[in-house]
Amino acid sequence: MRVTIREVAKRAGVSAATVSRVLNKPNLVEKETRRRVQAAMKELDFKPNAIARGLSSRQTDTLGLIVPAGITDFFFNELYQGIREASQSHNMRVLVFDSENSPERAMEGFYFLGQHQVDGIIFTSKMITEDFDPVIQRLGLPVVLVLAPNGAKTPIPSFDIDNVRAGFDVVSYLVSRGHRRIGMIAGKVPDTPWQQRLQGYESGLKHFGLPFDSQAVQTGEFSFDDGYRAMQRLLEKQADLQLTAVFSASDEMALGAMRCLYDNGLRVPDDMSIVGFDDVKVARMVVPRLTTVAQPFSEIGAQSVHWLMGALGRVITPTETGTYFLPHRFVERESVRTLV
Amino acid sequence: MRVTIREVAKRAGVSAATVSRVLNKPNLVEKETRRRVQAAMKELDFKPNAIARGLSSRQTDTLGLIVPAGITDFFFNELYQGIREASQSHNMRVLVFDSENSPERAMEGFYFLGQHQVDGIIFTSKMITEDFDPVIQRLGLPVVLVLAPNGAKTPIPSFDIDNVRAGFDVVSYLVSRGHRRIGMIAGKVPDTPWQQRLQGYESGLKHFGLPFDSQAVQTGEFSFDDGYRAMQRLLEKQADLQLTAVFSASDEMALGAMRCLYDNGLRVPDDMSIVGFDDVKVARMVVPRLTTVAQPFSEIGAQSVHWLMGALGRVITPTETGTYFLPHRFVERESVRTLV
DNA sequence: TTGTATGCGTTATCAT
DNA sequence: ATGATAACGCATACAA
Repeated sequence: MRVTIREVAKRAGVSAATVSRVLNKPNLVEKETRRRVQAAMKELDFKPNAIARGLSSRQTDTLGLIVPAGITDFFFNELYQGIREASQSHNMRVLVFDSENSPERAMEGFYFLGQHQVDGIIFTSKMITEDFDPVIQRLGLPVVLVLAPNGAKTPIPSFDIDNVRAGFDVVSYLVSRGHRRIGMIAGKVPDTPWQQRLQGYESGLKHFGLPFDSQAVQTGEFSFDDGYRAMQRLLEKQADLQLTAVFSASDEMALGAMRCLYDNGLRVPDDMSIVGFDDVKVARMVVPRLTTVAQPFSEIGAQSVHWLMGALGRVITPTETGTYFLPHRFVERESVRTLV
Repeated sequence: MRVTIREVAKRAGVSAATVSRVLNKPNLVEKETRRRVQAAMKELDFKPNAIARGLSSRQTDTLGLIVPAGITDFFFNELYQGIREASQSHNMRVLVFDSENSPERAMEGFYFLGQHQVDGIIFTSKMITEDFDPVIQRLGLPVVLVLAPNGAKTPIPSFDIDNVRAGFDVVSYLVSRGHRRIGMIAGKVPDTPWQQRLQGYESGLKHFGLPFDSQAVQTGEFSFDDGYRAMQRLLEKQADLQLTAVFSASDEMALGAMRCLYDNGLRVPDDMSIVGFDDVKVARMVVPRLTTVAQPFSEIGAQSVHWLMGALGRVITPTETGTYFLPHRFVERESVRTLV
């Protein structure tokens, strides 16, 4: 059917092993022989079978990526791009598995990727719990966490930003612009980045001597609609709250909040300032452009892939576990008003 | 290392072949034997090696997907999701290849996916030319085109919407809302969906007895910034043009156009009506919500995958080549004003 | 430097 | 219904 290594060998008058060598360790074969083999490959339009190669060498040059719910999701999108590029620069493929926001599916993901003999796994989802320990152990593959804290006992490196710090920074910025009544749209689930940002928000208030009002914090899951509803609730208490700014734990929720304000006849930033989080692609496309915190997606992608390559011994790197904090960046645009 | 079919066989007191059978053709093996084997598999936590399986059976249950430039791109995103879901429902994996907008890379894509022994290929990019013929022929794999016309000579089915018709529909809608001076932001490259939409726009004008003014058509590639600039050019000629509505060949460009209007102190839809194309996720998140043409992404994904499954003989379907037109849908939102 | 032989984990063919 | 045995296409230890 398709041309194999053997036919190339015959054509070049050498053994299959030699052909394999010019493919993998070209310098082990004499110049002239190599040339002949390469010529034969070209003539026959030979393309090595990646599957056979994977079976034989037990390495597929493929990284598995477990995402929580569709790389279509606003933000995993950007992250995926970062990981893809980093992988490509290391000559690696990436195989995506969508856990559909279910821990069980996420677990299946490990099995699935294991079956497909990926060389390493990047897990990026809201949470990884102790339940995953046995699965990961048995797999025996290097795993890194991305944008998620390690809730398992297995020591796994984690690449993330300092969410607490980021939350603090947002408050700090807002205060520097004269805001003193600041609300927040956070996430429900404990132990998530959203909660950490909330934590940073609280410590920010404290640091600047501002009162914390639990009414001023509304939660949502992540979506546009959640953001809308959270803002709606904030608005209902606005008589007491007197908010001048709201910090949303995600850009998508921020967009929902902005829409809600619009529907209530309020203008951003004139009547209410908004700060988002993520710096997704559309953040700069909306009116007003969204002031937000940029996550270093490509940097995170690069680092996590690089760590994996280190663990696989394909690159020299210290492969320590623990959390690697990468710097976030505050992006000032148009959605925050400076108060007198 | 990892547990293989042989160890399961030993444990169950049968041959490896039998284990393979309960995996693939369970009804060919006696109930009791099957039970024993399954028990053994469970006890040993056996997971079949997909790579070995692929090598032996010459089918990987994987579909290759060639995208033009990052599924991060606004719109391929939605399409990818459609294809992913359809694939999943057929128990297929999908391997993505990013051609980075280069025909050469796209060609490499076929080789790459071939090397990885995918069972079929979905090509979705701006263009497929005659240059691809030999490559596709040699691969010997079923290929379908998605959202792209077939410019090659090899008969390949294509799943698309009727872009000409869609362009016509937009004009028709605008006219029904009282607009008579309608501009367009189209695509540069000939033989693309963008050009077809332009064609529909022209025939729409003609049909309703409206004059066509080449000044009223500005081109861009696809991006937000392109849309912005195109609108800028339109505005410069607005004294002559007197446009009341602009049809953009993509939502992303429409967003750029809206921003441009905003920067020029114009309001949508009060001062200018805008219609986009694609119905990307953010179309309903911006202010005003974007009126647009929805492409049936999941339907397209489903159909193209289903065709492939037919070609692979895994499902009974007539596998004819030619273009399959799927219905687009006009989505009326807030960006078009009704004129008196 | 090159060739021979064997293995990777599974499926498929042919017996029994 | 089940078992031996030979592929699948390539990589690699070992020998030469």
